[in-house]
Amino acid sequence: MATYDYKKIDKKWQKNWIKSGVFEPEVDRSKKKFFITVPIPYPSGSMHLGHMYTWTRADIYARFMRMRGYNVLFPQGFHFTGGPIVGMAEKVKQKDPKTLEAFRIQGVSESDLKKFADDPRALAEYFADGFRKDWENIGMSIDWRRTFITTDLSPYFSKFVSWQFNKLKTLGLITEGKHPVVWCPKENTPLGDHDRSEGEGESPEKFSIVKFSSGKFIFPAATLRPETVYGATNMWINGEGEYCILNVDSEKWVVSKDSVPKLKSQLQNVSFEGDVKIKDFIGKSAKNPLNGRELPIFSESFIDTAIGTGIAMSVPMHAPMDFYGLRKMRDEWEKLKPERIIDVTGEENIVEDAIKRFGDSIDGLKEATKYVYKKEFNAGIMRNNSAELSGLAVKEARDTVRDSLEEHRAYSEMYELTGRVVCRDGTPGIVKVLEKQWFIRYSDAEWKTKTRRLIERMNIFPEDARLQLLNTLEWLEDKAAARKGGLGTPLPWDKDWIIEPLSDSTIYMAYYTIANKISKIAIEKLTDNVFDYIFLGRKIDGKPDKEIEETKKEFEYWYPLDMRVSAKELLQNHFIFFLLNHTAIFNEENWPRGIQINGWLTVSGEKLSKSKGATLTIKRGLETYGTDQLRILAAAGNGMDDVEWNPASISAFDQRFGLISDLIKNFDSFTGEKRLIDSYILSKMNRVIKETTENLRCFRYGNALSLMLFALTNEIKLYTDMGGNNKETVKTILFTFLKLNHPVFPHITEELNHVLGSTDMLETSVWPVPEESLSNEGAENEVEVLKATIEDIKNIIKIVKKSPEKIIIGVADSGKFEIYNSVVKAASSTKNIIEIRKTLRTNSKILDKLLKNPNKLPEKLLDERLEYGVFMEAKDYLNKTFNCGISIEKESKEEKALPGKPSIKII
RNA sequence: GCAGGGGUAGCGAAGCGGUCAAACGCGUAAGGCUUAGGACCUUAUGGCUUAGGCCUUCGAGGGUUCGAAUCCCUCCUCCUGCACCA
Repeated sequence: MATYDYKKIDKKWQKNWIKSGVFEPEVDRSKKKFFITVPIPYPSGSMHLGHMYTWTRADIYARFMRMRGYNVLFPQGFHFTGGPIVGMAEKVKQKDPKTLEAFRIQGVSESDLKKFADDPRALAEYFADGFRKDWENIGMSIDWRRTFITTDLSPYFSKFVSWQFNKLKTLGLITEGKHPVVWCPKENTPLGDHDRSEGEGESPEKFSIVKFSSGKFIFPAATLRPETVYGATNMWINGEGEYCILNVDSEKWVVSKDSVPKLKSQLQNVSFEGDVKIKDFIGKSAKNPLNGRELPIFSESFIDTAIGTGIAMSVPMHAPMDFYGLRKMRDEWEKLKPERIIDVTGEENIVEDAIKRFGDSIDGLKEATKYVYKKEFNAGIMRNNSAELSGLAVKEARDTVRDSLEEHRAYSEMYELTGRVVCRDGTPGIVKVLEKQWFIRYSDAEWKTKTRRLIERMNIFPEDARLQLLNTLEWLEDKAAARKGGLGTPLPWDKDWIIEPLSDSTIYMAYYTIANKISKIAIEKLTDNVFDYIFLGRKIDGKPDKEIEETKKEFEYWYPLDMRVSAKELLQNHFIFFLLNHTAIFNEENWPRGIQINGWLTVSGEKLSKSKGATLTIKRGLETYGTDQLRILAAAGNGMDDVEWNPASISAFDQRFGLISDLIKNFDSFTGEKRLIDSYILSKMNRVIKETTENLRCFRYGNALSLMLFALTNEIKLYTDMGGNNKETVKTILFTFLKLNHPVFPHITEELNHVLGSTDMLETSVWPVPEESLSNEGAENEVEVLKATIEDIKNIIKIVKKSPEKIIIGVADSGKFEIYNSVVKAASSTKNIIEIRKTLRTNSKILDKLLKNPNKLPEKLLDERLEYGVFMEAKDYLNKTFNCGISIEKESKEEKALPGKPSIKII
């Protein structure tokens, strides 16, 4: 497009903005401030259009707020914390071909690769640098003076994080404990989803262990349903399997050999004692710890020695496999007399019915088991034969029985994976219980309540996200906050541990406010007490230095954070931690005020990830398109919807801006007077301003775009088509158009504004305000009538299949308008035709027509004089459109004309 | 499994109790313009209909209502998160 030589225009205005200093705001108490951030990026690769999507959404808002008179701060740092950067550098060192290839695609030179191999920091810095360059090339309105990196590579930031953790600890929100993780026994590391070649999404699942004693031995039955213990009739082992004796806390446990590595990694004080011939136990018995019942031990082939302990308790009336197994042993069944202990309304023989339904193959029994478990867990009530559990819902009974078993010292726990997990190196994963882990106590009820209060009052866009945050808070548990490897800040009281990335990135937004001042404070002076003074307004020891006072001023002006913008995948992790940490640490007036959650930029329906995005980098994008052309994508989405990368939609940009620049080119040719159509378009414009502003305010960019870009240009076109020709009107419309579109398309609008003769930049101009005096509903309604009439004429011509010689349009007379408008008024309160008739108390053919269909009652007030005027004004336009004579009459003879629906006669 | 959000024309989507055959955009087709292509302009894009009309649709099935894409229930299906991972 000739009008958008983006290579030139982008650079030109980026320079001008920087020169003006608008991106580097200073503390100014006379101006309202607005502080907006996007989560800190992890620089392990090049930034792609997906990143641009989210950042652009924030940038649009920053520019929008700037024009609305706010002092806007939009800073950006880099997150070096975590494992992957180190891991990738290690892979470069080992010359892993896949990693090298990926970097080369992104344009990394051989000499840089060498640096990466020597120092992970070089890798992070390389990409952080690239990120910043990309962002400068697309004119992001970021204050780069406040950039920083995390981890102890940045001592000031590290001090800040140490302060945060000391604070949490003082508040009693840090605890030490154990934690189950999926583990690779070969590499001796936790197996995250990305480290797995199989079993993504599988997690540890807690099994209860009920200890049944048999002489000097313990038979530890692993079960997901400890509440069924009162219904147990017997024990199962697999007579063909290998078993052994394990010494657990001085008890002799009989367990399958398969379970030994698991139990060793999960329980304390476990040692191997020796093999055992399991067959010897068949026919013996073990004692139910709660009711003392002796349960016979049977062998059953479906007992899988690889699951749990290889020992199971049998509850035939509530477990299809147990039912099936014991039913085969007729005599035993009679002797043991299994009883139901759980009631589910409408289910008399739930297990038997389930087996009938799913079949008695292994798979069928498994399906039946799933069905019964789910049904009974959600709807089951314990019957009165379950001692202290009687009458409880199954959900409650599960916790109660654990307590009872604990009391009888008959309870333990183990974890089992929910499915098979295999490490990238081929080793099957196991569950390991990590001891002495440091946790942040996100489960704390009081803390949650406080945070809930915040979520309830915050500005959240879209609104759906609020409920999701509240629900996440409900189930949130303690989070392990430190680990042994990777980059980061050491835990201040236990330096062996590094604070983990999701935990050191919860309140750093506060650090932006002071990032450009804090380095002036001598690092040794930066104590927790100083941070308390700066961030919390606490008393400081001695008289604070000037540097400290200045730092404090920055924080006090810019905080709290007004808006945080991010994609939806961070909603249930980062965002919730961010909110919790703020409510714990900061004074209430400094809690965050707003968040925006967006969807993703997708390619053929798939999210752009670092690997998939390699070909859609910002750099590549800019080879073909201008910044503003790419920015239209960021404006395409509303709420959490994903937006598909579709270069074709960029043509819409070209088309609309082409139209506007043509208009500017022909600006001098507008010489006419103001007419009805002028009132119409100014009224429409007024409406567009109002609605666009509201949509932008709520991050509904898609809606804003369809108004300010599409609807407005359509109206402009209608205006000129209809012979609109007034310079003042056109000028007003053009400037409004450019201002409204500036936040989304800053470069091109700035250029066109310049071409139009403005000497001021849009970036520093004032956002348009709707003027009530311009709104003219009558004119809008009547132009709608005109449009509808044109449609009708076309329709008729199509049906008649002849080109008209003359078209006579008859506008209804004033009497009809009176009746019509009284119907409109009446219909605004009821849709009931009989009611409307009653209130009108007149009779006429017109009324009969208007009240024919309750779904098609008239709603808009109309004006006879305006209607006639609009049609008279449009005569030339109609003449051109239909290429025939046009006659506008008041009231046709046939009396067919209705207000808002003139009669049409085609000759 | 738990929590949340979706399923509307060829596609992206708007509508969230009554002017919905469905805005807006993309795509497609025909015509115009052009040496040609692109861009641009016009028109069409569920079906029927020789006068502005009618009929049928909103994942599937049921219900509430004078009236449902919109509210309720059941089912199918897709997306997101579920933590030591950034």
